[in-house]
Amino acid sequence: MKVYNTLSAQKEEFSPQGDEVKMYVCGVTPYDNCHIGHAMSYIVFDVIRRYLQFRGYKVKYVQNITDIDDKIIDRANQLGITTSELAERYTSSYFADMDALNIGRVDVYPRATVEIPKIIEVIQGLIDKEYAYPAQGSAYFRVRSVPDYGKLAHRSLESMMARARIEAGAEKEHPMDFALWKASKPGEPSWASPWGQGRPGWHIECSAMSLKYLGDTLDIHGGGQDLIFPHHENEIAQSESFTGSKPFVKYWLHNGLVQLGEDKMSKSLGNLITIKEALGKYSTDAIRIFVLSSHYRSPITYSEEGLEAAENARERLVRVISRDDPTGGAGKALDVEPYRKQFIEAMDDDFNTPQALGALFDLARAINEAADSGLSILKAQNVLPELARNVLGLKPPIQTIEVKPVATETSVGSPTLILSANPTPELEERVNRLVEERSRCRQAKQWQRADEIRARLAELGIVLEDVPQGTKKIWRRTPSVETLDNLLEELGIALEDTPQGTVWKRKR
RNA sequence: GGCGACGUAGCCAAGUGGAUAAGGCGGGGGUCUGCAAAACCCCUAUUCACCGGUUCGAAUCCGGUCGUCGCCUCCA
Repeated sequence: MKVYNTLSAQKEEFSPQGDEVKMYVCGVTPYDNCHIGHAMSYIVFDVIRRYLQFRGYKVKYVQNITDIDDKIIDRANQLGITTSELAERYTSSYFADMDALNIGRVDVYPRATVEIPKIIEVIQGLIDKEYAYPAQGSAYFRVRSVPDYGKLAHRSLESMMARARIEAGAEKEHPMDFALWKASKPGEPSWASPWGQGRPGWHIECSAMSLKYLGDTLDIHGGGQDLIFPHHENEIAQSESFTGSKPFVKYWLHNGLVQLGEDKMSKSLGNLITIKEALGKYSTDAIRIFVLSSHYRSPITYSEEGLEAAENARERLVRVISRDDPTGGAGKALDVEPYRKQFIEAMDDDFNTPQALGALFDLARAINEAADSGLSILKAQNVLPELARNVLGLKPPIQTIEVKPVATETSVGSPTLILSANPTPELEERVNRLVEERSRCRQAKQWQRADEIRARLAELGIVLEDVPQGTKKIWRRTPSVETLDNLLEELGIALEDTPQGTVWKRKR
């Protein structure tokens, strides 16, 4: 298994320190809703974690929540609430988004505000070793104390200086020195420290938390490419200086950034699509397929067309999984090993998910082909979702088949496939009524009326397909009870109260 | 200005030295169907931004040109 390491700028054989892979991915600063860029990063690392587990590794996965920083303070002031209220609100929002995207919870979510003692310990350690210095209530990291500063970003201190903004603070020894501890202004949330009241700087929390929960050396540290400099560069400087042991991280993994149109999607540019907005339009699986269709290190451009294509691709996989086995599972079976092997080879090569998806689609075609020619597909159908669910984290819906004990003239006992909808009993009753009416028309060869019912239901998001078992209902969207009632009314079918209860009646 | 990435079919996207350039979406034709849908089959890049070079052989390596993007400042 090979992974691309940002530090060495090449693919390396993956060999973690022990049985348990220690993995840390930079989490959120909860001051606003998460956007698709966050979704990409966390989907990517979710898949990496899943694949490591699939390959038999134990994984300890830690992700920080930086619940105190300048942006949180500003935003809380704007909204007139406390920083902890704000952080709490958007941390919940973040968890809701992760759950909705089927991103598994990590093992530990340390929060900056509850890790202050560890943060202070690390800063004090750095000051003791003269890698850092206090100044006017703040504390700064002395970048010139680290000879290899810039090794992750592949840049020298001099080249950074060329265009670096020279910050005002004259209290810094060197313009590139960065804050470990920031003295607080009056009214700001603060914690006591040896250097005075203040709060942690941006980078130190990640060092403190990763050291505390995962030890001196991590196997994998991940994040977006925009974090390489300065965030991860500074983490290396702090952590290696503090522990005295190198490397801080064996494999640095960075995902490409989501673009929207011409530019990177980012909060400062204001051109972002939130996860909640995307989920309002597209299914979780479509979003995941969209992200995984490109290699994780490449940038992707968010587009409606792309998401729609992913939605259609997803439907293809769902349909394959929900197909019936023509042999009832007893016949000669399709050999799935070549596809499984293809999938694993792709994932072993720096998590090549586009190629792995290709293997899955090849398998999908093979399954359809096999089923069409009477081979058993049951085993193959188990392998496909095993890979799609366990590794790629897709959640294909399950087909339900209503079985009626007595065959009736109508087709109520027909298969249903729920793609994205919430069919309530009220809705199902009405749809079944329409399907029955259509079946009656078909038997009477009233094709025009039968086709109209199918067309009208399709407009409402329910697709009807005539299959050997009857009429298959595919729920793409959830219509309202009212629209269905209107349709029934139009077709001359209505609810009527009778002494026996409320029943459906065809009106003449 | 410095560092880095990328430019493959209508769109998205793998492939990074060798035998027919994955896969998805879209489009066209066919089989099936009352008609559809789904599924399957066939077609949809003689060619990988452009120009030169290395090589028996290059989309893949080297040099140059053009174009796009990211980082260097808060950011996943």
